[in-house]
Amino acid sequence: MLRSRHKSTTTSPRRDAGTQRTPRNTHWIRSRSMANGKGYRQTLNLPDTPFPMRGDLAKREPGWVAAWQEKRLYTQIRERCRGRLKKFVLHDGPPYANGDIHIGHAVNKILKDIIVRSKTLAGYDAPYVPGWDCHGLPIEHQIEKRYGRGLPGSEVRRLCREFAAEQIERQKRDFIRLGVLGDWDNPYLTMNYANEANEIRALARLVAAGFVVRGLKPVHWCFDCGSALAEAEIEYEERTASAIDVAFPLDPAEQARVAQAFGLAEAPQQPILAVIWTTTPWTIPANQALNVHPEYRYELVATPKGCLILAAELKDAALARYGFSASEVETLGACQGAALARVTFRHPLYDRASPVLPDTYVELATGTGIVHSAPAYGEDDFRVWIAAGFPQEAILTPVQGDGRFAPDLPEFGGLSVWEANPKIVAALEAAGALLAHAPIRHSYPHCWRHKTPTIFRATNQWFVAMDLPRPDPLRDNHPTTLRDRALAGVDATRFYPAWGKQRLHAMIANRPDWCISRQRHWGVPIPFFVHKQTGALHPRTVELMEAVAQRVEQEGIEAWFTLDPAELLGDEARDYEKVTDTLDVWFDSGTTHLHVLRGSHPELGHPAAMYLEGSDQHRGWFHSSLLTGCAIDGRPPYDALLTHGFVVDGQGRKMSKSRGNVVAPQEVCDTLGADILRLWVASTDYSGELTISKEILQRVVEVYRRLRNTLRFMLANIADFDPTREAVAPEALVDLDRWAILATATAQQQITDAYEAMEFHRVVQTMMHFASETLGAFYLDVLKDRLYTTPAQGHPRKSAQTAITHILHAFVRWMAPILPFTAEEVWEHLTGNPEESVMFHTWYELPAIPDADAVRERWHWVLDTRERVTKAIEAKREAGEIGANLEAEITLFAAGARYQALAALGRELHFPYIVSRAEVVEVATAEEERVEARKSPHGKCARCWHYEPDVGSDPAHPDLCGRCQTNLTGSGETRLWA
RNA sequence: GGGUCAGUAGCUCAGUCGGUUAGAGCACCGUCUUGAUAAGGCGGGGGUCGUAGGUUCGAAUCCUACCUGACCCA
Repeated sequence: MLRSRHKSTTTSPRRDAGTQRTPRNTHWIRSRSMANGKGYRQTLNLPDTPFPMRGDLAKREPGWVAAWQEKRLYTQIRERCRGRLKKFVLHDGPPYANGDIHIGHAVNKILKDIIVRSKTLAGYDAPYVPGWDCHGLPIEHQIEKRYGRGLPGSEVRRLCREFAAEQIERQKRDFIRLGVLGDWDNPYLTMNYANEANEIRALARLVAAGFVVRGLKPVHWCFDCGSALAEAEIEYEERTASAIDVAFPLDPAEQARVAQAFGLAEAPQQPILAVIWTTTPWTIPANQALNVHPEYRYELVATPKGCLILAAELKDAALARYGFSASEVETLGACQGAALARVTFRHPLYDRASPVLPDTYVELATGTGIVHSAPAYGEDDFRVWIAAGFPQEAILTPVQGDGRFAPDLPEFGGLSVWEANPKIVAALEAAGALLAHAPIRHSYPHCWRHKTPTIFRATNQWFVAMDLPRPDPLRDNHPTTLRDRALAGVDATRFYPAWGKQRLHAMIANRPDWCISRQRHWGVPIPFFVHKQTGALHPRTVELMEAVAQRVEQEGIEAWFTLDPAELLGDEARDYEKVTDTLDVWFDSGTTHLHVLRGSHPELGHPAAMYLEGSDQHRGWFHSSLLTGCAIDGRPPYDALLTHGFVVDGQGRKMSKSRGNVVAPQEVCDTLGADILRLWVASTDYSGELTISKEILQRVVEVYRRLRNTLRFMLANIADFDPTREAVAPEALVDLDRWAILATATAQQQITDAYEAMEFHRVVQTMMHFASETLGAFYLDVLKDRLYTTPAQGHPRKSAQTAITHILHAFVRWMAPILPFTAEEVWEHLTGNPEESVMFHTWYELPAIPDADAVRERWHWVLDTRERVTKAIEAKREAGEIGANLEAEITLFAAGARYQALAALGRELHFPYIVSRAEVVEVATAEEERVEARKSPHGKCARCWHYEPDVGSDPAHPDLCGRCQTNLTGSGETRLWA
């Protein structure tokens, strides 16, 4: 009597799920009618599953997301991980709370989620608390755009806070949609009062450690804003300016030195003049030095207007500009710029010295090769001045915040710099110092709001000093500089990929002091009181900051701005000025190791195992966190850094609205599904650029389909399998099934290694290869005959189902970090328990296989021979002799170990090659090995489609082979090998 | 202009210490199957390893320059 699979007595929980029977029943009825009365098809154990072939991800994922939130999946995972000995804290770098997420955000969060999930599966306690960066200029700009400028500071702050909160909700929704698991109900926000307070405390720690100093710094300055501008607020536009060549006379006392430098026996009779070229005449009143390149060649040229010093390379163009003909000039001598170091010239308008300070920033693109230096109004000028050892206090700053010269400046006092320009040119001409004057069009920085030209202007700012030795907590308070600590910190950090170390190291080695002050409203205050006369910080600053922090903890940053200094200082208040600067936002996120890891979310812990961000964060968060960590703790707040590249289009171009090549993550989720986007992220080598395009996504969809169908096929073949009662012990498994489990173990090792190394594209490649090659093209293909034709409850089939179940359990975990939605879907079908989650588990422990080496050796030879077999059959197929593989019979001529392995399979040798008959003949040498394929001369069994000599041997079943008779009406066949 | 990095098949990626004819999956073409079927098997075509030099008996691999692109800075 036939045994219907539907009468299976298994007690697996999923057997009770009524919905799962319907498709099988319709299937059964349809196939019966198609069997044309014979009905052999209904005697087969064909695949059957409600797991759909198509994922329909875009439609179904939102439902899964809701279900995860409903059952508080993240919290459940946290509870189950409690007590795990290994902890892995991936500290979230906070995205800026402005604008909807783009593909770069998606890449970042997906990579983090893959890591958190894979670490969880690897047995770590891996919490994940997302965060947002809330203060700062871009949000303040949004508010200015909406409500205009001129709002009171408190109003700006209130609107900014509201705006940031809205942005966070939008971004959060999109992040959750991506399947990212985390504590979304309790994220950290840098604008939470507690965090704001702790940012102030972090600053206090830096003050206490002695790293915070006040100094001048040239910044972009807009006269209309009356404020410093960030680089991001600057636009470059074409502008016409006055280009002037100005002669600086040599200090008479330096005549002999200069003559010697140029190799002259004595100084020439004519005056010696250094000629500079500039497009900003208004900076001339602030001139304090001349810069030359130490290695360039300079010449002393006699002209009708004196002996000019000019760069050799620019000499001809300059002389032509001054209208001198070749016959009028004569080169007297030459020297390198370095030879002129510290030679003093005189200011052309004022009775003041201007020394030569050589530096390599000087270029030969235009001008004279000599740069006039106004330290207050140029970055290089300022840097070279300080580097030469001159004091900041000596820097002249005649230009006021409104763009006018200070009233006490002779001749030009009270004029705006733009009004002064022509007057200064005239004055130079009157002084006989002007050699040339011409308009020039060039690219010049403008304020992005006012569209007016900006200038560089030295202003007082607060800095974190890089090179001041301070007691180091990690070295018995032996003094070290922040730069040295940070460089040592970089060396101690592990980088993925490794080149990040060099990059960060180079940046730290070369960076100037960190300017942490901003003149903005929407930021954490720098709550300092500065003495009105001396400019010194209040002696109790650290203590006062704690008092401010306590107020901010209650009322937010507004507490500082509304604070009456007398409340904290009493009578002293009249001697102190309250600083209204805010902190650079990089300080907010750069101190999360204090105000989040050890503040708002102490369950995370310090230091973090890893920070993971885009490669731009070498300059940003990696950098600022390193500095504050080294200043406070003497070490970085992380053990490892992982960097990913930026997303570019199929041609490798960056994405931009104007190019129209933007791929929005929301759109990918709504059309293809988040699992597809995640699979794209995982399959791309993120260490360089990540390319995305329609075609690339289409390839990813194909990969997904292949994985999904392979899983579906396996699920469909264990529909009636109850592993708790029917699983076959490893030693009793069919040999091929043992091999399959070993092959799975090998793949698992490669996959977990790749996760460990953070190389997710290797995970995808290995999964794909395993699904496509190991399973699809071989194991599962071979298994079909055994699964379909042997008795439903017989050992051969149960052995196969045992192996498939092990494979599924391993596979569903491999894919879970990358394809969480599909993995949970598989998990539910595999376990029948919707309350469960694959994320509650760890990597699957596959059963140990006895005599594994022999199994591997045997199947190595079977597989090695397989390619020869398929080629031999293909040749016959092309010749039109053979159609289906089962029409073929083969003879394998094999030598040595190959012969031994093939012969071991005995009568079952034909199964791995999916032919009707296979025999093996021993030959002496490998050279004699070959494969013969021919069409079987026998009849085809109507049930198993094998061509067998015994088809029809039983008159009761004229269409059946002997094997099928046994399987149908007898005790069923025995399988030991395949 | 400087720092860091990338360029291997139409696409995504391997390629160890320099050593056979540079591999895999997907896509494409052909074919078989119709018991994974909006699937699956088999076979095939497809690469000047970004370009040009150099080192070497031998270079995708090491060196130099250049081109293209990305990030950061000037």
